[in-house]
Amino acid sequence: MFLRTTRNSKPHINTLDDFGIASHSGAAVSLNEITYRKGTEVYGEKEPAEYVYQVKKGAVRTYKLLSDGRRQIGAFHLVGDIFGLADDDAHRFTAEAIIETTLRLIKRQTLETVAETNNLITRELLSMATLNLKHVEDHMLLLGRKDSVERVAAFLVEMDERVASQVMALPMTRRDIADYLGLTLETVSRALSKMRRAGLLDFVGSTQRKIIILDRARLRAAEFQRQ
Amino acid sequence: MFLRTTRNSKPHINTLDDFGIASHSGAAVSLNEITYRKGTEVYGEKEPAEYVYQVKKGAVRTYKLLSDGRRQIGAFHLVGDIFGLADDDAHRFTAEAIIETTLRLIKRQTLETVAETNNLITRELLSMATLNLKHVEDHMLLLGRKDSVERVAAFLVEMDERVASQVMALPMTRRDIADYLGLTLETVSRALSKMRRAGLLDFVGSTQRKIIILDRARLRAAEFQRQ
DNA sequence: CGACCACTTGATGACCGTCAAAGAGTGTGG
DNA sequence: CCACACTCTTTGACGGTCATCAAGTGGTCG
Repeated sequence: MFLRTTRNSKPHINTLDDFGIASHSGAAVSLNEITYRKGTEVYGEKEPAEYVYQVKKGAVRTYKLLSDGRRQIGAFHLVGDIFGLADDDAHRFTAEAIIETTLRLIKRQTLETVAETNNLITRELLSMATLNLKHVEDHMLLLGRKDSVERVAAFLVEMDERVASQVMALPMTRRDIADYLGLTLETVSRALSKMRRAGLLDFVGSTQRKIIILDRARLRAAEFQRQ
Repeated sequence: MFLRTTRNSKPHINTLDDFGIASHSGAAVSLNEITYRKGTEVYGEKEPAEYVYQVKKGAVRTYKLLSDGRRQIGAFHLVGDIFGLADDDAHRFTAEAIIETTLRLIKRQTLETVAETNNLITRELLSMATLNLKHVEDHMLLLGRKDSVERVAAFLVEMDERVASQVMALPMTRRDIADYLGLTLETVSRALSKMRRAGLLDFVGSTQRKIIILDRARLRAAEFQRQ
């Protein structure tokens, strides 16, 4: 999991040939799609990893829980992203649909059988795992050493790069963002308000969760506020 | 980097055949060793990744810096660990010898040439990257959601598993531990004192940085304090 | 339209960071 | 070998950032 392949990704990695592995091996690969309603679980932590997933529509959050309910979201998976891949045997996160979400499935078994003999596929998997690693490593710096405004700014920059449209319609709630950034939802809200007052962004329209970035340069600067 | 292969690792992964890749490919692999003095840099972030390293003696820290000096240590590499591997092109961390350290080097170029044709090696690299990923993912939960005592307990449990001797002689300073855990050195010191008063551990002998775990069960419980 | 959920904003407090001082350990040079 | 300098560590006092608790507004959907 943690595959964030839309970000700075080479197209062929982003799609893993759109799961068209059959073309390489000649094996019959069953392509399935499942639609999940808002809030439903795709798989749970420690469950055997039977499938790999690609988001066709919607958005997914993957997270770990502590026994008292504290939650750390590891990644958001948007349209095009592949996740559940780096989990060898058992899943290391729980995955949930944030909104109504359609996923493409591929049997892990199939993928592994192909990878056993096909070095190109194995290298592609390695490349995806490395990309994955980069994101988590950067996120570690954020969680360990950045203050609340820097964290929220980093989140916005990341989302801005990924959705790449004038107005960001974020699927996730303030609580999701907070659990991604290691904050509380109130702190996220305050940071957003602060940035709005500073003219970095604005909330758009009648609907919630629509944000427009007004000043990308200053937003990026806010990610590394303290000089 | 971030290769923490001594922990729960299968021996063949830990050593990658002790870098004896020549035996697979028949290629001439130059094996070099370099010794670094305490505090010296092995490589810097964003430098081209020319080599992969294995710790033969000593200990290494890998970290990222923010412009104002805030530091996040990603991993400590102890004897046997391989690091600098997941950095494709450029290193994503800076690596420094914590104490006098001897490293084995292998040219990345050689490794990649072998991996291009040898699927077994590629799979091994993938396996190491995945192991790597697991550690970072767990660390993300720690940095995002655990309090100071839980963090220090987690650190001690991790080190206890890796050094596996009665008395832990830690190579790193309180500041290193703090920068690994996203805390300050004072907070680390207070957490250790608190655990000592609670009878979980003790400081040993005249020399600093020697810790003995008195109650592993309660130490593990402290890692998930709040129930 | 009403119930519910998401969000914002304020008040308060706790945890941890900062600043400071002193003790302990280490290394070096006379 | 001891003295001195330096680093590392501990502990205390204080303050700030963010978590917690709470209330009210706004949006969504049956």
